[in-house]
Amino acid sequence: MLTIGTLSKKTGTKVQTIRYYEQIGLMPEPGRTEGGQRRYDSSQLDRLSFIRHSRQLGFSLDAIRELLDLSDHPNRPCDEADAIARRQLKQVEQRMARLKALRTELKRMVHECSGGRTADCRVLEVLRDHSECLTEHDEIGA
Amino acid sequence: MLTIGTLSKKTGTKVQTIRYYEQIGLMPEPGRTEGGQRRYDSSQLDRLSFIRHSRQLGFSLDAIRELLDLSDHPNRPCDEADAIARRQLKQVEQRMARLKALRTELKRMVHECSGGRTADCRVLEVLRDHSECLTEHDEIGA
DNA sequence: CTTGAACCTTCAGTGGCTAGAGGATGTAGA
DNA sequence: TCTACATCCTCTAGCCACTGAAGGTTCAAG
Repeated sequence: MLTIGTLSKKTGTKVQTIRYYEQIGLMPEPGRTEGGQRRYDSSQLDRLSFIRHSRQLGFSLDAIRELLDLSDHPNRPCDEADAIARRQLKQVEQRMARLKALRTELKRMVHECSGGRTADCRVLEVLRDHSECLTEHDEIGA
Repeated sequence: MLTIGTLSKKTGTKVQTIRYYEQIGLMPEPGRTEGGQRRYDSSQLDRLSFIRHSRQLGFSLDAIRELLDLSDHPNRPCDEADAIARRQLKQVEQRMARLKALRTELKRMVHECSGGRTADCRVLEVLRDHSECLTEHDEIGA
């Protein structure tokens, strides 16, 4: 029987986050001691590890909910899990493309700044006038 | 004199977002009509364009506040603006590196899934067991 | 039996918006 | 001048995925 603190250490998840996952129904309600403290077993540890690992790979909690559900039904076809992962991959690739454009622009800004007064600062100049940008970039909401 | 809607269209910023920027002190309080509607001039349009462009380049509102402040003082040395941009560039590079690791892992997962039952799904298997990952990845909080 | 680390609940806050309710204003056409 | 209606106003609440703190209780070691 594991305390929430032990689970926290084993998975690198903050205690509050574990309670939060329980609150939103991602983790099941665990057993309790007489005094009301949570006690977990190893299946719950596995589940939390799955969640954490998925989060590290950038899956949303909603996607993780679906993945967990699929994981709980071993006889269903796995197309869906596959689709979720593909979707995630696509998102990652889109974000990378955007970041690449940003990097180009930022590099150029920094490179061109010669260190005088703010009045002549290329960084600020570029920010003032989008038309100075060579690439399209649209980071907002990424 | 521009209405908030015109400003919205010209900068691609939602009306509510403009009001939000005013509320947090990023945009100045504009003049008002007798009836209480906001009216902007071209300097405010410039300021909003600056903000939007900076957001597109991924700067936080706090960073933008600093940049705007620097922009308002043309005689100060521009080291600070430079430093802010460099910091942002560094962040972008770090995020790219993380995303690259994620992409590798996701690609491998998707590639190895042969489309059977969820019980044998490589996607789910990898999520279950971090030790199957070849690269370090730590997307959370990125 | 005492100490104190770890646990409990509840509430509020983060960033950067976004949505909706319910009502007021401004402007173009009849 | 009247009317229609697009646009404006304020205010409140919600999104995601947590994180922190207040104030109190429980558990295990010594």
